[in-house]
Amino acid sequence: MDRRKHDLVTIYNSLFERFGPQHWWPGETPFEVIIGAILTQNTSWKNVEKAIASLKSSGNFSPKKLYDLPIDTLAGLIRSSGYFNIKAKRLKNFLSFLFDEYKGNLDDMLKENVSLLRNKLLKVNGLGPETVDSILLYAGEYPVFVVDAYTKRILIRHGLAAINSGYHEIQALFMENVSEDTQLYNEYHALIVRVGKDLCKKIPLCNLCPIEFDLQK
DNA sequence: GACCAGGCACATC
DNA sequence: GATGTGCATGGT
Repeated sequence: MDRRKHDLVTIYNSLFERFGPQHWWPGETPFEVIIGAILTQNTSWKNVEKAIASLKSSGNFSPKKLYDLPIDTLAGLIRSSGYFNIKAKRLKNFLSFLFDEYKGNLDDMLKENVSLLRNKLLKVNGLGPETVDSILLYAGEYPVFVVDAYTKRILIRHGLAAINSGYHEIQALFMENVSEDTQLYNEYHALIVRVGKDLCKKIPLCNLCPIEFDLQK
């Protein structure tokens, strides 16, 4: 077997044995997944949970109501998620896209051809590759691998990626070596985020990383 | 009080 | 094309 393939499988198995199923995405509906994906940009999930709770308790937690809400009001409701002004704009940008292209119907949007939808979403200002792929995987249930800062660090840490690798390079590494399976990609990314929280944050590529993957066998 | 969190766009060189 | 910076709250 190819070494990279072997290592990627071993890392997954080590993580799953250690942490078990993560039950992602932590949201109930595709709409909630998408709102969360935008709000969690460079932000801890705890802060996002508060923002989502405040949106819900305001009675505006639907595409139409958020679309109609004044942007300042929206910003106030998501205050706890940080970057609230810019994130309010990003939510509005997404909602405008949803109404312009699909009349506000999320099911219709998610039924779109995946690679076409991916390209369209990437054109929405404020939606980058990680946010878009999170939407495709966790709201659309398409087998698209989500790459984040932890993913890159772990791969570099284990000699599977170069320090200057870009998003799509790393994504391709997974998608070419790990079988294209929505549930597998779901769990793998969730486990990486789970272990990422334990990695040494002060020293890049710290050799004292508490998680040791046995890549020898 | 520093440092970080499940990014992204934009300015500048 | 690479590198730097603003965005901002809440937890450690």
